[in-house]
Amino acid sequence: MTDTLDAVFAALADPTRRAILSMLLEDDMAVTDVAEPFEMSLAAISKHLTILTRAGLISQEKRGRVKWCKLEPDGLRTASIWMQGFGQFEPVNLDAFERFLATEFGMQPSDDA
Amino acid sequence: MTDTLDAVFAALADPTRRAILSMLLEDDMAVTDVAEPFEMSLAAISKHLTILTRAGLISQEKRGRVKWCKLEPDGLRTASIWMQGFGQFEPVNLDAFERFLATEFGMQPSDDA
DNA sequence: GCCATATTTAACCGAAAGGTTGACGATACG
DNA sequence: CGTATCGTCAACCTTTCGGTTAAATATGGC
Repeated sequence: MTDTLDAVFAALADPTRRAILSMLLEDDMAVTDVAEPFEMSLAAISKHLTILTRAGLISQEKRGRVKWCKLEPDGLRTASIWMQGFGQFEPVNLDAFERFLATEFGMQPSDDA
Repeated sequence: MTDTLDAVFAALADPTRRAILSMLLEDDMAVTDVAEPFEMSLAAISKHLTILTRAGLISQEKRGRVKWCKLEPDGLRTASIWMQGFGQFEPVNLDAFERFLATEFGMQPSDDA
């Protein structure tokens, strides 16, 4: 698991790789299309994709001569759980929680929190 | 903010640094004490602490000749928010949520979730 | 003032990261 | 079959990383 954390955090430490993940959030993409917006060789992007794959953050499937890249959000799970150990700082979840309260119980978020 | 994410994720990518953060979760510590359990020079640990400080994950305050290291859990916030964009996978928050429901509303967690 | 303790700095080293270019293997197309 | 496209591999380069040791810089105690 230490190895997993190493790989995931190292993968996330590079802005190009984070940008790739964000792109894949929209849709699955071919390697060439992933590379298109970057001012960098295709080979470099290919390496980044290998690193993301080994970290379990994406998967790649070859169909014909095109290799499709797919986001694997579950790859973040271990890292996220690890981070959770350091406190509650999840505004997105907080929002979801407030929405839950509003819809389920008709409560309004209080300002004194 | 890209720089922040770079620094935080890069800091977290090293197992020694993650171990240090876990130690500081217990209590604030002097540099020498942080270094004690590691089979590594004090200078190396000092460098790790600098990296953690620059990433905003810890703070260091010198009192007398001792420099105290303190965990800064908020330093994880930006990274955590970024990760949240990729889905909900927060078992700890889920637990907290269920406990909240149990104490506030007397609800029991349902099994059909 | 002197010595011990706490920590950083400097110089160095080998290995890994991130990029390049060019050749290669596999697949599709005409 | 011949050729263009998709993607990786290999070799190389430069910079950063993670560690070392030795010297330097506080600070505290006697």
